[in-house]
Amino acid sequence: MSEAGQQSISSQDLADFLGANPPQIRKDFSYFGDFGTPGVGYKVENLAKQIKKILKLDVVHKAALVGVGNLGSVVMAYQGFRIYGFDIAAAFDIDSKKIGKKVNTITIENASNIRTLKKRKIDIGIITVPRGAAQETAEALVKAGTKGILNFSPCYIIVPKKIKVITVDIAMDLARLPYYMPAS
Amino acid sequence: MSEAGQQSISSQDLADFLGANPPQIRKDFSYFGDFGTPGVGYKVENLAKQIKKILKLDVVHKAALVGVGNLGSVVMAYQGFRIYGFDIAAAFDIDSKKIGKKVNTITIENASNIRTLKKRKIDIGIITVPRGAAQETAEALVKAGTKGILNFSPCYIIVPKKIKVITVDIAMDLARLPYYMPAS
DNA sequence: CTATGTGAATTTATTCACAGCA
DNA sequence: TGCTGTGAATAAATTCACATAG
Repeated sequence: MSEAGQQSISSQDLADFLGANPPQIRKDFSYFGDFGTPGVGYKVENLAKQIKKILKLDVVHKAALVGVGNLGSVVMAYQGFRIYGFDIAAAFDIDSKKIGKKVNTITIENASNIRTLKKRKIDIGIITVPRGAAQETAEALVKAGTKGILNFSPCYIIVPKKIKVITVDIAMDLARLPYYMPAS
Repeated sequence: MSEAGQQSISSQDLADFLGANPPQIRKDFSYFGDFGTPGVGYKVENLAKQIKKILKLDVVHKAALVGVGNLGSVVMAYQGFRIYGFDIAAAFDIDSKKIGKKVNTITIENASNIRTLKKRKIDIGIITVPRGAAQETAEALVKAGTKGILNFSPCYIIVPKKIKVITVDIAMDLARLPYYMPAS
């Protein structure tokens, strides 16, 4: 909406857009402050800024990707991370045929270099390795000072409690559909 | 656990595994029936079967993928859908250079063939086209009788209310991390 | 003895209704 | 007049404690 030049939006319109209801929108925002203008609505630009601040997206985060296979390449090529302030600043693999090659201005490094992440101010890890290597990859990332992990391997990963892991399992996402689909 | 030969599991162990607590596990299951055995726990095999039934995953669902680009190819190659009873039975693209080629025993068809889905008993659509083509793709899928859509395009899609859409936006998943990460 | 299933108590979330501001 | 912000009312979810079944 900001890009489209829209100045402000009401809780009603936001609710329609998100499939919620107006009081819910207003109540939720009110927990974090008074973002709106009575009689007008919420200023799009300001609202986006406030939400980014709440979600700690107001600073740039550097991320490292481990496992430059098919999925890893797709993730690296994806530009959508930018608007949330993410910068994939490093990529690792164990395949010597890949190490040294460039993907998108990033040179693929040997996975043993993961230990240099802390020095390089990289605090987010993206795991796109085969399932069997996910746990050891996570451990290497944690050892290197990673504070958050986005895991694309379809398995649970065990890390110290203070490390946040978000696992994206597209099969599970697909598996949510049938429940809502009327019997054929 | 079933594959590992584990016979049964307690609500305590399930809670530890999922990051929940035992009464929550038991209460949730109890809404759907008495799956457990007092003094023993839940039989793994039976529990999986019951959950699949609740989530309507007890029948095979055929899915069609639209947009065989980088991401589409990764999704098609992914074997993880199988355990939830999904079968990617068709793939479509508009690029004549791709049409006719085979990916994984599936021959890529012209997107205009989407209209044949109903006849072919395919009721789930997977959208992996560029953002600009997502809405029209969704409309073609709905027109062809699709009941559920898994959308990988980073945009909201407007469809009739009876159609369930699940949008997977990996940037949004990544964006959830910083909130949980301690300030550096 | 062990671990489930479940009413009751508690906590949390949502909805409502409306005072008040632009 | 239009829409926010918010206490109060309602609804929902979670936790607890324990009777009960294997």
